[in-house]
Amino acid sequence: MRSYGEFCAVAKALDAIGDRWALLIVRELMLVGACRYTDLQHGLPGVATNLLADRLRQLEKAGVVSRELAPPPIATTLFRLTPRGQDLLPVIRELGRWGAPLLSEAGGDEAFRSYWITLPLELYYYDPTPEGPPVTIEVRMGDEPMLVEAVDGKIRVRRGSAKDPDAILTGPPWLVLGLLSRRVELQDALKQGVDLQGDAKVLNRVRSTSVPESPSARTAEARPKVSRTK
Amino acid sequence: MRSYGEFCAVAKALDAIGDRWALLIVRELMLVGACRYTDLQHGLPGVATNLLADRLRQLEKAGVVSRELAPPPIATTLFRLTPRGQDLLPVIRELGRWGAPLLSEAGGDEAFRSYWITLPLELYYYDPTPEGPPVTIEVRMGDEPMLVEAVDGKIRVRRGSAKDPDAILTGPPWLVLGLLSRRVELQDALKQGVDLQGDAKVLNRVRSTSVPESPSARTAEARPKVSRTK
DNA sequence: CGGCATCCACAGTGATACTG
DNA sequence: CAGTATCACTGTGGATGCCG
Repeated sequence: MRSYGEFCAVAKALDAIGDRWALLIVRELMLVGACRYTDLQHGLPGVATNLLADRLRQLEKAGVVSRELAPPPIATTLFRLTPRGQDLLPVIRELGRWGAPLLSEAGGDEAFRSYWITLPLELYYYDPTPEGPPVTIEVRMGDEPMLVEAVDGKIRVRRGSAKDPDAILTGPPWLVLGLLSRRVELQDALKQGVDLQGDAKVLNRVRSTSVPESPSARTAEARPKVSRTK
Repeated sequence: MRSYGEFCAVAKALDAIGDRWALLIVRELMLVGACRYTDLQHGLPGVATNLLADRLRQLEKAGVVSRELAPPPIATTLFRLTPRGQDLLPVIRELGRWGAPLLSEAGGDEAFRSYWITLPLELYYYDPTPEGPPVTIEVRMGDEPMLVEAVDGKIRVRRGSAKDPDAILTGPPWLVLGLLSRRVELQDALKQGVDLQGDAKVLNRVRSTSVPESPSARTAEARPKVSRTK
C-alpha cells in the first residue's frame, strides 16, 4: 500500500500494518503461535494465496513477522511474530474490544474457528472466585472442541477436550459468547439452541471485565475527548 | 471494502474502520473536534475528495461519525465523532504507541501538522512535578505555534501562542519530539537545528510514560503471549 | 503436500476537473 | 464549501500451475 506520507505515529503504524489482512495475520500468529503457510490459510478463510505471500513478506520487512526453516523432522517454513510483532497485542486487544459489540447478532454464514474465542476470553474475562477449585468447561461450537478453565482468578483457553469436564457447552458461537458475556440469559440460550450438560453453576466462574453493549444502545451523552478547548 | 466475513471481533472492527483513511479521519476528528469537510482535507494531505466523501458516508453508516448542519451564522456541514466513535480512542492510542518508534528518523518530506503532537503529548506524557507552578512552552515546528502546558501533573496542548511563555522551542518536528521524549539530548538537538529560548529547566516538566525505543533496538527475548500451551 | 508465482476480471484508489 | 464525475491506475480475489 502507498504510504500516507505523514509524520504521525498513527499514520506510520498504518503504513506498516494497515493493509488488508495484515492485522488478521498478526491475530492468527498471536493465537496459534508459530504457523505454517497452510495453517495461516486455514485461519484466514478467503485470503488469496498471492496476497498472503505478499503480506508475509511485507510484515517480515516491517520487522513484525519472522520466517524460520524448521529442522528436519518438520522440514517446513514456520512463521512467527517477532517481539516487535508481539507488541501489537494492545492494538489487537483494543480493536477487539471495540469490535466485540458487533458480534451480538447471529453471524449465520460467517467463517468461524473455535480457537478465536481465546482472544476475548483471555483478554477481557476473569474468574471472579479465585479461591474456588479449578473448573473446566468444554465448549463445542463447530469445528473443534475447546477447553475453558477458570483457575486462580484467570481464564485459560486450550484446544482439545477433557475426559471429565465440569460442564459441556454446545451451540453456535454467537450464543455461547452471548451466554458467557451475560448478554443472553441461560434460559433464553437454551431455548435458542444451546445445550448445557453438567453443572450450570460453573458459568459463574467466567466474568467479563467490560460488558460490551450493543452499539446502538449507547447514549449520546458527553464523553472524554483527547483535546481541544474549542 | 469487502467484509472479511469472519465471526471475530477484530475482523468486525476492521470491517468497520479498516479502510484506508478511515482511522486517520477518526484521528482528525478526535484532535480537532467538529470539522468542516475542508478542515478534514487540510488535516489529511493527499486524500482524494471522492474518497473522503465515501469514507465519511461509510463511517456515518457505521455509527462512528455524525453529520450536522450548523445553524445560520456558520451555515455549513459539521462532522464530529459519535460516542461510539470516541470509543476508538484506545485503538488510536495503542496504534500511536506502537507507531511512535517509527518517528525516530528525520521525516524530511513528510506532511506534518503541528496539532498532531497533541496526541502523543496528552496520551503518553505527564508532568513529573505536579506541585510545581504551571509552566507554558511555546513550540514552533512549522505551520502554526502550539502551547504545551504542564499543570497539576498533566500535559495540556493548545493551539496558539503565549504572550510570555517560560520557553520557546523552535525546530523540525522529529527533533522537537526527540527532545521531549529524551531520545535526543538537548546539546545534540541544539547542534542539529533546534532553538531554545527561555528557561531550559522547564523541559523537565515534560516526561514520557513509555519511552519509545527505536524498533531495531529491541532484543529477541521471550515476551508474553496471549495463549497457546503449544 | 507446502509455498508460492502467474494470470485475469474487477473493485478500490488517486489526480484532476467540474458543479450547486 | 461540499461535494460529484471522470478516468488512469493499482490492489484484490479467484483460479490455476509450478516446483521441491
